[in-house]
This record gives sequence, structure tokens and C-alpha cells, in this order.
Amino acid sequence: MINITLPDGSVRQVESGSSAMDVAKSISEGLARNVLSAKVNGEVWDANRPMTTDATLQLFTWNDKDGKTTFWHSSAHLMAEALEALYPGIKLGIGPAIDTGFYYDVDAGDRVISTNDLPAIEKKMQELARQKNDYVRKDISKADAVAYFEEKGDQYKLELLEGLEDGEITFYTQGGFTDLCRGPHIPNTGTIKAVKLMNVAGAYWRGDEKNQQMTRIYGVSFPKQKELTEYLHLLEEAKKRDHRKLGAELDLFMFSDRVGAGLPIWLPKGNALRERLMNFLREEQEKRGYKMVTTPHIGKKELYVTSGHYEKYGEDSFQPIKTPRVDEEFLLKPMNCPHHCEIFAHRPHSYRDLPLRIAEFGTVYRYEQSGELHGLSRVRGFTQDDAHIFCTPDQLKEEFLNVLDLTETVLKKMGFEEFTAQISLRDPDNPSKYIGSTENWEAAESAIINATQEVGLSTTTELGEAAFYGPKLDFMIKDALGRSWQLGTIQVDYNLPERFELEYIGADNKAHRPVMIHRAPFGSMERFISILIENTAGKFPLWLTPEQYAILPISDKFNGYCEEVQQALATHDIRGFIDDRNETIGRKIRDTELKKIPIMLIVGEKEAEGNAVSVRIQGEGDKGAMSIEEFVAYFKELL
RNA sequence: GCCAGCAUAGCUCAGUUGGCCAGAGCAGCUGAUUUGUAAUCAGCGGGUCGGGGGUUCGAAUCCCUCUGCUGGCUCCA
Repeated sequence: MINITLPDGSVRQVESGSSAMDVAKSISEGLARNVLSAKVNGEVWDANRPMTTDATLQLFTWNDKDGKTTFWHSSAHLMAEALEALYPGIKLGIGPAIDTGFYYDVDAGDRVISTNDLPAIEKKMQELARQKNDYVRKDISKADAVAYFEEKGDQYKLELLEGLEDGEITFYTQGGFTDLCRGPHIPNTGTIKAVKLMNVAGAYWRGDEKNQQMTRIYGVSFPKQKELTEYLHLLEEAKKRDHRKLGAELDLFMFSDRVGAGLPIWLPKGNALRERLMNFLREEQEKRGYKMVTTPHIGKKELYVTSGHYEKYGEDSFQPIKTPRVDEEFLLKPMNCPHHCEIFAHRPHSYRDLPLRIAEFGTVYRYEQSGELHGLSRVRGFTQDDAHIFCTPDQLKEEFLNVLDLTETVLKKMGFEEFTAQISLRDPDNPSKYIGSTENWEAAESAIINATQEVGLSTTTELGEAAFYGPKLDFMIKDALGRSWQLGTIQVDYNLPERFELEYIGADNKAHRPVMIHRAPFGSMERFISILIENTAGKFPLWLTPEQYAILPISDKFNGYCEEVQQALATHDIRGFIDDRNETIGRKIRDTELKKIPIMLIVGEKEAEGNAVSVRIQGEGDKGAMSIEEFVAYFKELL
């Protein structure tokens, strides 16, 4: 007998060789039906894998993240089985579960798999699921595994096998399909009741663009049809929050083929929003001792040769601008930091002047790959809320913490509760991607790690995500469809001060090198606003929204009074417009609701006579009549 | 940049296997209506079917190419 400890601390004695499923059955049949996988001594296992030692056991169902992962991974195998049936000789890469389902990378040779083929594959999957085949785990020797895939002619699996140790290799089989896999899997294909294949995409084998491009098929699956229907509905709802759609509907910004791809054009309302965001940050920065500067949109090529940007990005970026002089070239600025370094270098600095905090809403231009352009989130011309702090090494920690505080203030003000703070470090396997000495990098990396630990910020760490001149602390926020974007960033840089030979005179009357912090709490105005639109579904906070109210006269007889109201409100810095179209009040209300104007002021005979307005709140409804003074007070409450 | 798709009026979309002057709703314009909390009524205008090239007696429809867009991959200072 062995002792199985459950999460609640209770211990059950079962026979050695019992599985998690056996334990589930001993608890209840209902539970057993829903068990997908289990965590045994901290490792996720097949529910039916025999346990032979004392163990802690946690059962996973669809309600657990690990349960879903197992379910989707098994669904990927089911899809592979269907693909083998429909496309004999197809070669398989990898097929993992992801946050929202699963995918499998396949190489179908000359055959093209497109979205048109997905329904047939789904149908085959459903047919195979109905066979209710068990997923069967089997240990296999490396030699036998290699022999199997040589026979099958699947070079991708053979390549994967090269990286595996003999003795740790397992195969999983369901029905007529066998795959190299460490598992775990759900007990039976019959559990997969609903399948939807979402799309196909090209994906390079092992994520390297030098390798063969495979076809990646994305799908999602559920234990119940109803859950699939609900999921698809949720996706539809999320699409309504897409900033590209709302940006057009709310007249915030546009793109023009003639101006060029990835070059956003801000329309009056979007620009008003953008200006308000910038003013908010200007005020915060002023409180914190930043000085604003303005630098040109171009700079001599040598500036970027000095900074290292040219060597790193020159080939793949906007090409130099020529002048009538043959030996003269300028670059559109891809970053503001070289200009700001020149500001620092402009005159000598005493340690007493530091930290020097130089801020600029700097518009930069980067030639992003055409396939990468995405609404406002990934563009070729954008404005960073940039600043560079030049400080002594002793001041670094405090300055970093100040910036961290500013960034958190900004995120909080915008109501972004769910963000990830990601420490982006060097890729240790690829040192040639970075400039500067190992000592500089280590100092910068530990500065970030220590500071975040000190304030107890919970972080994730990603290797290889650093900038070429230094490590970063990046704030990642998700868009409506769950894709993660980097917004704010704080970067510690010992390298550019070296390249620009920046110095200050210390208390010892000797020259010292400053440390530089690059930081942008919004990241870029464009991307930040894209996320703001998606998070608010276009219903911006009252202080930020371009138009706070609309006055809706019941008939044009009251237009004069409406103008009086508008003027009265303007004196209280309350902004809005009068909808004086010759339309019914019902129509005006409907249009205003759809434009997501927060407040409607309805004005007819009663209001005009009583010096009042009838207040209606977007999405809520009628709040009744109030005097102008009462409304102003009410408005201040809402702010 | 790569893979797979998409591109018809300002917007959302119809347009049968290539075949008569390319349609609808909304928006717009004109007129009527002077309106009380999510669409007043009537009339009118608007499209080189993304650009270019080709196949064909004939192309929105088939082929090539360019541009833009969508979903991924790679990239992201």
C-alpha cells in the first residue's frame, strides 16, 4: 500500500500501482469523469499513470489551468491524427498547448493547407474523437524511437530526438496515431466534444527564420459544445474593442496608403486625447524635477554611428537622407538618446548638477517590417514620452526607484491593474548582439534586479530581451485579444555614456562617467493609446475624453439657450458640443450613446425656462433635471 | 521580410458555374417635420469593383504583379 496525500492534507491509502484516476473514483464517480490530469509529487502526470510510491496528489479538471493545458495538448495530438489521415506523409514538428488552445506545426510538402481546409480537418477530428480512443503512454528506447521516425521519414521528430537522452523518451498513442511526447495526456479522446480550428500561419522550424517554414495550425477545443459557443462569442465581443475599429468609429486617428503604411495620422479628437495624456505626464514630470527639451527629427549619420544604432539597425532602417553635399548624410532619428547625450555633453557638469533629467516627447521613425505593422501598436513613426536621466552611480538606485514610482503612478491613473513587469536581460548565448563590457552589463542588470526586489515588485525575467546597450524593466499589458504589448520601459545604461564620453566632475575634482537611465512610462503615445482604447472599449475616463458632454436641444428653438449653457460650462473647463442637427431627440441620444460621449444634456422648453439641463449618463440613462450650478458640482463629483 | 488569407459606395456587406446599364442598409445631400431620453418621413447624388498587366467574343469573377490590410512566424533601439 502507498500513502497518497491530497491538497486538503488528508491521506488515503491505496494499493501500489493505483493511478490518480483510481483515487478520483474512490472520491466520487463524478469527479473521476472530469479528471484530465494530475500533479503527482509536483509533476503533471497522466491521470491513469500508476503511482508506486507515497505521493502528494492534486487532481486537475477543466477548471484548472493545468487541466486545460493537458486537454489542449491532447487536442493537438488529435489534430495530428486527423492531419495524418487527410494528408498521408505529412511531417510533424511540435504541437503544444498555448494560453488559448493549441497548435501543431506541420510540413505538408507541396500541398498548401489554408483556412479553407480547416473545416474538413475539424470534421475528421470530431470523427476520431467519437472513437473514444485512450491515450496510451509508452517508454521507448532512443534507438527504437529513432527507428520509428526514420521509417516514417519525419526529420523534424528525428531532430527533436537528437536532443533527448535515452531512458527519458516516451511515445503516446491514441487510435492509429503515435507521437513522440513527454505528456501528459487526458485519458480518452472522447472527452474532446467541441473543436474549432482558428487559423493557419507560417512558422519557422525552431523559431529560426533560416530554417524551413512550416504551417502552423491553431485551434481550440472544449469538453462541451456550449463552452465553444461562448468562447467564440467572447472573441466577437473582444473584436468590438479593437482599437483599429474604435479608432475609426470615434474619429481618433487614420492611416492613408498615400502617406504610407505604419504612419498614423491623428485626427482632432484623437489628438485632443493625446495632448491631454502628454499634459498629464508633463505635470507629473515637472513635480519630479524633469526638464523638457526639443530636438530635431534628424541627426547626422555619425551621431548614430557613435551611439551604435547605425551598426545595429542601419541596414534594416530608413536609409540616410542625402543633401546637396555628396559627403553629408542624415538619419531620421530612431531614438532620442543620442541627441540627449549631446545635450549633456554641451557643457561641463558638476556632481552637484546631477541627476540631470531631460525629457522630450520625441517622435522617432523606425522601418518596422511590413508584416509587423499593426494599427497604432506597431508603427513606423511614433512619439515616445522619452527622458534620460544622467546621474552618478551612487544616485542610480534612488533615481531608478523614482522612475518606477512614476511609471506605477501612470499605470494606476489609467486604471491598468493587470500588467506584468518583465526584467529583460542579455541572451547569454549571443553576446555579439550587445555593446559594452561585461562589468557594465552586470552592474546594470543587478541595479534593476535589486531595485525591483527592494520595492517588492513581482517580476518575470526574460533572457535575450534586453536592448543592445542595456537591460530593461518592461511593463507589459494585454490588448483586447489577449496579446501582450510592451508599454512603459526603464533601462539602465552604462554604455552610451561611454560611447559619447560623457563626464562630470566629482567631489574629488576628477572626471567621472555618469550612468544613464532611459525611461518612457507610456512607452509611445501611439501604442499606449491603442491599449487605452482597448481597455476602456473607447469609454475614456472623463478627465481624458475629447468631448465630455453633448448638449441635445429638443428643437432648434433652444439653440440659443444651448450656447449659453456651453459658455457657462466652458468657464468651469468642462468641454463639449451642441448637437443642433434637425433630428429627433431619440436620434440624437442614440448617436451620442454610440459615440460614447459620457454626458448628455437634454434641453427643451422646461430647461430653457428653468435655467436647467436634464442630465443623461452614457450607458446608464436619465439622471433628471438640475440647474447649471448643480450640474457643475455633479460633474466635479464624476471626475 | 516569410506563410496563409482578404481588398466591391464614406461604413457594413450582397453579387449565382466569367454574360444585359454592379445592388442593399446605414452615412451624405435636398426638402418636409420642430420633435422629451437609443434610429421621423420623402426624394436625390455617390463606385475607373485597391493600382497595373494578361487570358477571353466578354472579367468584380480566371492568371501574373504591385500596394494596402488581417492572422501568425521572424524582428522590435
